[in-house]
This record gives sequence, structure tokens and C-alpha cells, in this order.
Amino acid sequence: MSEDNYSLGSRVYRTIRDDILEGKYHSGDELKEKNIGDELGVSRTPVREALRQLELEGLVSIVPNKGAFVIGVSLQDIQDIYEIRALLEGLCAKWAAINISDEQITEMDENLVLSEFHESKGNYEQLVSLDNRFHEIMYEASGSKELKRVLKDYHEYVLRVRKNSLGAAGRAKNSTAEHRKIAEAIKAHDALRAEECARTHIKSTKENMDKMGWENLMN
Amino acid sequence: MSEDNYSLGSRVYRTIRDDILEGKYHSGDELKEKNIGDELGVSRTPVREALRQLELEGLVSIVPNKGAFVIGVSLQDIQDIYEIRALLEGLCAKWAAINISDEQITEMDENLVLSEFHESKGNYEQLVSLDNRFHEIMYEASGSKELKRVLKDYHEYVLRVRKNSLGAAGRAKNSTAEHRKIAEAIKAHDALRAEECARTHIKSTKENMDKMGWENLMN
DNA sequence: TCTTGAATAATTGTATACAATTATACTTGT
DNA sequence: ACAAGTATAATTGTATACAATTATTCAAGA
Repeated sequence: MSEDNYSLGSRVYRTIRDDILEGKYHSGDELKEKNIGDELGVSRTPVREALRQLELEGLVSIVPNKGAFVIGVSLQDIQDIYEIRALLEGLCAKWAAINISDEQITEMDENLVLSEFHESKGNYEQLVSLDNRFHEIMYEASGSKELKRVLKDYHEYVLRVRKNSLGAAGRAKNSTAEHRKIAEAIKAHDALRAEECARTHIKSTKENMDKMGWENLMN
Repeated sequence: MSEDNYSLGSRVYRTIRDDILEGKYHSGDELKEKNIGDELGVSRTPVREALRQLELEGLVSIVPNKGAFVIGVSLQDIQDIYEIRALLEGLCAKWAAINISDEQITEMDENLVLSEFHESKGNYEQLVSLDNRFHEIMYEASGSKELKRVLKDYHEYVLRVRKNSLGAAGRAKNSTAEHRKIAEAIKAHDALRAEECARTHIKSTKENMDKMGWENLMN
């Protein structure tokens, strides 16, 4: 039945985090414990836990005795993250080429077929979701807890611009094609080629965003 | 006066975190809210906040309604982190070569002089502290919030093996010499050379640990 | 002896109470 | 009208109360 049995604290954390990453909150906004608690129907305790976690992540700044203020992910942060990801997704693909399981290869193949299908139909919403999953499979396949954690976070931090980027004509097709190249290299256990393809994929994503204009992607 | 005016939650967080990173707690250890609170003289509330933060970091695993269990940083994690750091410290040095300020250059120079002094005296405790600071200056000089955050965390995560490594004869001298090379490249604003030197520095640190035997470094 | 199950204790999850701090509104004097 | 100072309200920080869940103990029966 997959009963969602998360604690209130986790639910509050995810809600606020999503709102920040989706751009619902803006940098400098104050997050008052009572307001959020009332909106979500919980007391201040789980809200505080969530805010403390968001502070650790750098998405929120807590000023003692004053309050919690949204930091969010700035344009500069996102550009930096793409440079970091270019290196780390490369490393991840390299390790995935060595460690990937047959089941993970199968899931990647299915992901690619679906991506190509939805790409041809112009279903951008599904493409974003499939893009999420493609990268997650690769993170998982790398076999590295730390690499998975940092890449998963960064992938989520750039969600907003990724959505806008994939929605633009042309980019989705290129992105899916690049995914296939990465997958082929990983399936062939060609670590160096996988690394290069993954690095190139992130670089070309960023270059596409340069062309589209970052201001348009941040709306 | 620098009055340490942190909240209890922050203090508890740092205490538990240090204990985990120093190896005082071991993987699987249960962290009971009441015990920790009693030891530190605080109630459960700030302890819970700390545990939730540590969970986000991956240092602790929280099983709903059961408790918090230490995860820590495994040998495999540390080896992965060195590969990740090799890439990211390279990127960091590259950016530092572009963005470093005169004040930061001065602080780096002072750091190197002190390092060479304490290295010749065999003061390994000071060397660990100076090594911490050298890297922090570079993180700061990169001008990248995200890069700084991830590298700072990772540098702390490998504290235990770094201490043991620097304590061994020979390595401290090499490490300081490598720091100087990185600093020279950064000061010359030679981004590519800085990147290469920093990458090599981390690689050679890891190779040294390979030679020393990781088991000995994890005690 | 081993298992089972109920009673009890311990622990976590959440809400609330209260103290400390900060922000706001109001009053008073110039 | 404006400033300063004070009372009031709002907000955060921490502790505690209580409910829900899990762990432990112990007795009874096979």
C-alpha cells in the first residue's frame, strides 16, 4: 500500500524545501515558525526541526533570536553547480561503468525508450521526470554513497532551470541523445568514455542555458 | 571579546558531530535523546534538532519511532571522498587563482611560513591546524559558496585519516611543499597550473595513504 | 526449557508552557 | 511634527507534558 508514513518534521522539511527550490519563496523572505506551522497544521516543534535542516543545507539562514530567512539558490550558485556537476557526473559515470548491475542497465534502457517516446511527443513534463530518474539510476549505479548524495542534492538545486531548459525546443532532443551516449558507454563498461560523455552532457546543458539566457531560466 | 553565543542546538550538533568524526562513536551506535541531553545538560529539544541535522548530513540514520543510529564515514566513503576532492580542490584552486584577494594571498604566505617552521620542528598538531586553514583560505578565495560548502564538509569528514597521515614522517614535508606549489600558482594567477597542482596534491595524499595502509589510518 | 503473551518500562513524536529576546506601538515632551 | 523612551506585543529558545510507539520483563503454559 506504500503508506506515506513520514514524520511531520520530514513533511514540513520537504514542503519548505520544495517551495524554495521551486522559487515560491525568494531570497530574504522571513520564515516564521508559527505561520508555517499554522499553514501546515502542525506545531512549532517540527517546523523548527525543518528550518534547522534547511539551514545546514544552506537554503535558509538562521539569525539567533531573530528568525529564519530564505537564502535559496542564486544564479551564481547554479552556474557554479554546473561546473561542479560536470566533473562529478563524469566521475559518477566512470564508476557506474564499472559497478552497474544488470537490473540497472535494464532500467536505464527502459528510461531511454520512454524518453525518446515522450521527446517525440513533446511531453516535457514527463521528460523532466525521466531526466531525474536517468541521473538517479546513474548515481545509484556508481556505488558511492557520497557521490550519490552530493549529486542528488545538486540535481535538485538546479531543478528550476532544468525545467525551463528542457521545455525549450531542441534541447530535449539533444539531452536524450546525450543520455543514450552515456548509457551506451556505461553498458559497454567503457569507463573513460562514460566519464567523457557525462562531462560533455553537463557542459552542453550549461552551454545551452548560456544561449537561452539565464535570466529567462530563473523566472 | 568573541563571546561564543551559539544556541544550545548548535552546540549539541557540533559536539555529536565531532565525536562521530573523531571516531568516538562507531557505526551502529544508538544515540538516545535523553542520554545525550543529560550528558550535555540540556533538554531533548536541542538534541533532536541536532540529530535531525546530522541525519541530513548522512552521519546519522533516524528510524522513525525507533531512534538515531550512527552511520559515520566509512573507509569506502573516505576513499571516494579523496577522488571527489581531487577534482573539486582542482576546480577550487583554478577559481582561487582568478578571484583571490591581496589579503588572502598574505594569509596564505603566512600560513606557508608557519607550516614550514612547524614542519621542521615536528609539531604535527600545529601542522594539522595549519593544513585546515590553508585549504579554508583556498575555499574562501574561490568565491564560490557551493564549492566552499562541499569542500569544507569533505575536508572535515576525512579529518581522522588526515591527522594520522600528517603525523607520519615524510608526508608532512611533502604536503607543505605541495601547498607552496599550489600557492605559487594561485599567486601567479595561473589557473590551469593551480588546478593541476591542487589535484596532484590530493592524489598524492591519497597515494601516501595507500602506502601507509588505510586500516592503520582509521584507528 | 522454550515459547507466548500480557504488563510494564523506556523511548520517540508532537504540542504546549514559559522565559528571554526582539519588534512594534504608543505616549510624552520639546 | 519629531524623537526618545516605555509599555506592549510578537517571536524565538528551551523545557516539559502527554500521547503513541517500541522494547523489556516476567509469568504461565506446552
